[in-house]
Amino acid sequence: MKPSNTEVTKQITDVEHGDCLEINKILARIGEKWTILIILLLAYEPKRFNEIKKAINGISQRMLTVSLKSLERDGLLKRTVYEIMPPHVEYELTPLGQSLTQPINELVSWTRGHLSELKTARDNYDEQQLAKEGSGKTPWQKMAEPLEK
Amino acid sequence: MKPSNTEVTKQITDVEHGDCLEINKILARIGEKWTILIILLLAYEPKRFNEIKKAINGISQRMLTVSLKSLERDGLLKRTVYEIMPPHVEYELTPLGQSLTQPINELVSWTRGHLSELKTARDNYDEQQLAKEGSGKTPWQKMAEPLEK
DNA sequence: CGGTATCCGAGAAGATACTG
DNA sequence: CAGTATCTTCTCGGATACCG
Repeated sequence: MKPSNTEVTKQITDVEHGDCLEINKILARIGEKWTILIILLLAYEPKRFNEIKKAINGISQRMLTVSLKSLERDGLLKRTVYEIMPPHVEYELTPLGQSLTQPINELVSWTRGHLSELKTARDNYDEQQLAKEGSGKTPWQKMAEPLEK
Repeated sequence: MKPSNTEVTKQITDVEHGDCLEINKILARIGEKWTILIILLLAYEPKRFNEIKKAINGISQRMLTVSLKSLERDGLLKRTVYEIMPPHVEYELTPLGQSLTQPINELVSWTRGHLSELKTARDNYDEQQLAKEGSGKTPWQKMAEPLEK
C-alpha cells in the first residue's frame, strides 16, 4: 500500500487485511476491566478464588467468575479443583498466560512512565474546551465544542 | 508480599496498592474496540477523518468521532483543522502516541504469534464443557457447567 | 467534509440471594 | 469455599437526521 520505512508499516498492512478482527478481539479481552489485574496478580504465584477477590479491590463475585472463565477458556490460566471439604480451587497461569505477562508488563511500564503526561494532556484538553466559549474563531472551530463537564 | 524471584514481582506490588486504578483505566482505553486500529493506522502517516473511516472497516461515524476525541484528550493524537472550504481535518499521532505504538505492537505480535494456541484452547474448553454431561464426577465439578453454546 | 444530537437496543456489569 | 441464578442498572455502540 505504501513504501515501508519503519517496522510499523509491516504490522499495519498485516492488520488491515489479515486476522485483524481476531487480534482486536483478543486485545479487547486483555483490555477488559479485570483481566490485566488478574493476570498480574497470578503472575508470580497461584491463588485461590477468594484470595483473588480480596486482592483485587472492588471486583464482584460474578465478574471474578466470569473473568476467570474467559481466561481459562483462552488457555491463559488453569483451574485446579481439590476435592476436599470445604472446597479448594486454585488458579494459576499456564505457560501461555505467563508468556503474556511480558508484553503486558511493558504496557504497564509505558503507562506508569507516562501517567503524568497523560494527566496533563487531559487537563489541558478539558481546559481548552471551556476556554472555547466566545473565542471568536471561525464556525468550523466553534462547532467542535463538546461542553460536557 | 513474598520474596521476589522475578521482575514481575516488583510490578505486582506496585500495581496492588499504587496508581493501579489509573493504569487500568488507560489499559481499558487501549483495549477499546477501535483504539488500537486507529493508533496503528496513524502510526506511519497522518490521515483525514474520512480516510480513517474508510480504512477501518465497520466503524461508524459516531464511534470514530468518539474514539478520536478520547485519544486526543489523552494527548495521544493531534487534530489539525485547515480552515478551508470544504473542511480538511488531519489526525496524527503525537510523540506520546508514537511511543505507545511500541508496546502495542509487541502485544499485537504476541497475539498473532499465539492465535492458533488461543483458538485451540477455546475449542478444547468448549468441547470439555459439552463432555461434562454425565461424566460421573463429583457435584463440585458438575456445578461448573455453563452449558451455553 | 467533518462533524453533532438524539434515540434505541444489546450486552456488560453490579447487587442480592441461594447452594453443593 | 466457591461458586450459580436472577434482577436491575449502566454503558457501549449502531442508525438516523441534521448542521456549519
